[in-house]
Amino acid sequence: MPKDRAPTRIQKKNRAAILEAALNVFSAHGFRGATVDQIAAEAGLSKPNLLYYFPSKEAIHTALLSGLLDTWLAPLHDLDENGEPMEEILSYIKRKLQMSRELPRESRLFANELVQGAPRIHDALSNDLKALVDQKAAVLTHWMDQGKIARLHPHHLIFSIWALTQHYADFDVQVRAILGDEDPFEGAAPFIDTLYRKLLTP
Amino acid sequence: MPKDRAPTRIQKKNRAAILEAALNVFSAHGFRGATVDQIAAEAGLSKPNLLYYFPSKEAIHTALLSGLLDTWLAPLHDLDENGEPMEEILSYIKRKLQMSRELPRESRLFANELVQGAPRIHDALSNDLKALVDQKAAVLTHWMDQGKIARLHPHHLIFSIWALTQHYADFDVQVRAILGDEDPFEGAAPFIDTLYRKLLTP
DNA sequence: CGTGAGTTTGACCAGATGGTCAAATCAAGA
DNA sequence: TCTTGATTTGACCATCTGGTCAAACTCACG
Repeated sequence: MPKDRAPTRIQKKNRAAILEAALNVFSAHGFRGATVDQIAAEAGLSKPNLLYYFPSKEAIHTALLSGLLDTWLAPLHDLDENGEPMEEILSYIKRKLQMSRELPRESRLFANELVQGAPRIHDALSNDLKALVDQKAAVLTHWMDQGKIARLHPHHLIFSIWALTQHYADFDVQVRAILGDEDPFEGAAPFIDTLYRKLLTP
Repeated sequence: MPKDRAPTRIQKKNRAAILEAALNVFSAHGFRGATVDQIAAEAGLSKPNLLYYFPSKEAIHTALLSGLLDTWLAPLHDLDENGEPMEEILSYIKRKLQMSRELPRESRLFANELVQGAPRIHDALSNDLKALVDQKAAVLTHWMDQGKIARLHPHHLIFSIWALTQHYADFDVQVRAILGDEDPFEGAAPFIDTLYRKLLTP
């Protein structure tokens, strides 16, 4: 294990390669289904070499998840209470859908973890995530009080956005199996936009 | 392996116990994360005894999935083109949400499989499922042509219903971590109902 | 160019896991 | 009750997998 000095050029390169490979493998097979050998091979390292940079499989997984959680929640974090309500929400939705298109591995990484009861990130959910969602729910409620958007259960409104947008990344195979050649996001973007315009108009 | 005569009393009982246990274990840990020992223990059998009824872990999983696929798709199958459009759709949604509440294990079983690329049911998706969805999409389009419901992309309308309802089963931990004591379905049912009333009204 | 820290690897280990098998036990009909 | 097929099990095996370790190699820098 490298000392805790400033990371060398090689350390930076290899750590990045490992996390990139781990994202591929964990998102495609889940924690249990992923093997250290697989990750090492995909990162272009031998298994002992990989374990020189991370002490265990679990450590790689944890590093990945906590490193990506901020990225994942950034769009919600950026929802601005001083912005124009309908515009803010629609642009949040647009960003979330874009993330499903551009970062499907990240989406599936979290989906894998959540579907199996989130054994490794349960704390982050009930603390950080809950706090963020509660705060943004308050913003939504405020907008509803002002009559700027229709009155709805704010938490379920957020859940609905997550469900609708992440569905296209998490269940990509199913969506594509049904749509055939048609690009999923081509149709999804206007559909979801229309849906929330109708739903949120007071 | 039992001969292919009529199943004995014991065979019926044990097969059922195995599938029930397998549903628990596979839905909670995914295919790779589940172990035969775990399933056997939960079914009250020894591992060799379990393998007397099913030739392999894979065979149990396949039997489960194909046995449950019909159950899972029954609500969509029952969508009646001769019924009153808005009523039919809202009752389909209600049934789907009820299934998320009452059969969360089944939902997560499929979610686990789909999120990992559906390696074991890809054929069923592109054949049976696609056919069913295309057929029902045609029904929806017909209703739109008649002006009975708002014009929308029928496939994405169906996806949205799946996403919104199954979210509550698949990502149960996350939903509960955020809602705290509040019953998820208590709020979800009216929210989703309102959403589709607004969306579908022409 | 020498040296010490940083990096890489082949060989290895222990435990978990899917699966087999022959022998033992049980159940039900004649 | 006796027989025969159904059921159950303990012991066992091969493979996979996460992880270790000492030795070898490479790199940066004085």
